[in-house]
Amino acid sequence: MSQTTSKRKATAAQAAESRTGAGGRAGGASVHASVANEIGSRIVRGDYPPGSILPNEAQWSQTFNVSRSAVREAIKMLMAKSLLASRPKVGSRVEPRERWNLLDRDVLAWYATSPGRETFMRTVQEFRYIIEPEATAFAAVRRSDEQMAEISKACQDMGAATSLEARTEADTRFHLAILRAAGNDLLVPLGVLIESAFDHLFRYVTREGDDLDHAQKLHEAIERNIRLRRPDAARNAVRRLLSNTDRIIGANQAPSDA
Amino acid sequence: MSQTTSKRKATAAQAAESRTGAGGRAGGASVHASVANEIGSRIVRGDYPPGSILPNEAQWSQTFNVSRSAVREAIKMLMAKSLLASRPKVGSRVEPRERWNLLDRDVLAWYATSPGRETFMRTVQEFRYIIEPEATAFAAVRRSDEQMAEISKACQDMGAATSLEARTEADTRFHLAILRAAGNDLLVPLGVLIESAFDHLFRYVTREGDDLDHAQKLHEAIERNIRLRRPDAARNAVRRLLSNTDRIIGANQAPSDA
DNA sequence: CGCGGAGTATTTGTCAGATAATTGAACGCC
DNA sequence: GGCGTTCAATTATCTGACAAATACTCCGCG
Repeated sequence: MSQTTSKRKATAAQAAESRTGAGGRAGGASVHASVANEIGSRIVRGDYPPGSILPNEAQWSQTFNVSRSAVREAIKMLMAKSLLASRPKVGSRVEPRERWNLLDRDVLAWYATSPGRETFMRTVQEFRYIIEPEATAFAAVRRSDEQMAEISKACQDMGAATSLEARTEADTRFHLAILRAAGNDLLVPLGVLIESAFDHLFRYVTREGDDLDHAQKLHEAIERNIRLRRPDAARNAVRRLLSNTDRIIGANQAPSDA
Repeated sequence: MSQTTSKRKATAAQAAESRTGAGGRAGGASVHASVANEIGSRIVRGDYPPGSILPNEAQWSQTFNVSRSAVREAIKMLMAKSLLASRPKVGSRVEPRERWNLLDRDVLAWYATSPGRETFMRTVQEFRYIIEPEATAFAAVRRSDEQMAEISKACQDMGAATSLEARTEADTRFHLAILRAAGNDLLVPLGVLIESAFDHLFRYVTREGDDLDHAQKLHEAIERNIRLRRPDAARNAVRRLLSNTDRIIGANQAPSDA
């Protein structure tokens, strides 16, 4: 009965098809990883709203043409992220959103590719406004010389970057280095937010040469204030940078898709 | 192996016994969950430092007297939390600390039961100082009436609480309600930090009647400033509360072990 | 008609064993 | 000495079976 696999299952079958079938790219992801990716993506996208019951393991197994073990491992990964909880006889139920671990790399990636990602990115940006000023103030006090060197290097690389990718990469590195230099281990995992924000926002923030110059100056002000160990000035500099970013995003946010 | 038959009968009991370690709670938990607990706990505790290789799946399987599938599901859960990464032939390698998802409920719990939890709790407390003032300021601006009701209710419950447990519960509820009222979805998952802090710190912070009264007044000041929609005053009130908490913890932190 | 309790069916949980895929390392060839 | 090949260890995947938990049904009883 499983012989006639209905391949119309569209996006779902892609992952499975790419391994079993002849056509797809065989590169990279393991089976359980791609299954977890697909299911997690669907949950975050809203295909299965919180409180609803997912198809059972056997059904997923058929849908993706993979063994039940692979499905189970994928589900266990999603359970570890608190996206769902399983119980015998009832199945896997999607957990309420407030239990999801939004700071998880994968969940964040799924959010970033789901509808409503514009709203989510604004949330991320606002969140940066909450943590980055204070974190930078801490960095201005507690940074080591090595950490300062990383920050300065990233800042220089930003200025010297010739491509948009290189500049974004250095920008990310700059902010991550500051988080690390703040000396609070709990801040470091929040770096994934910044990475996500830059990965999915970098198309908006530049193009204009003037904006780019101004942003560079703001970054340099932050670097300088951390270097001179001025926490208050550093905090304010970060605030200026963030509201500048917000302004540019706000101006360019009209085109919903490039 | 003729012992397979006898092992089969003893499986459940022995497994439960072997898993009843420091971090692995055996009561009621499923096998893969308790295995994940035990391994995760050991990793966070430092038994397997970042970069080192864990025993292979077969060895874990023997250690806990569980099937390899159960071990694999446990490992997949730890992979989902970025505590480790597996590759064929090499095994499961512990990821560097900066990749761990410290805001995960389980990871946090493992930290809270590991040596060095004193240090970690100070980190948590400092992190609260970074986010809660700003979050409360947002709450003062954006709260709905329902959210305000939750906050006020929790504040009242704190004052009316007769037991330490009840007071801690209301206290937690108070701070979580504020995070929710701030209107930024990314703040909500940080609530686990507050829960963790209170769960593992409530033994220090009270006892003294004077401190308790003072803390209550500080909480009421926060409630009032959110109610009256005064973000700046609310922010300052939170800072006062946090430094008061720090003061009390600092005074009582002499007994390094309960 | 309401209700409790036994039974049933469904789903996840756990186990065992086999085979494939991956890859670091040793080995031999040129 | 450099380089491709073989080898071995480990995870990855699949299959099939059975156990455990539990929501649901249904039947008997008050």
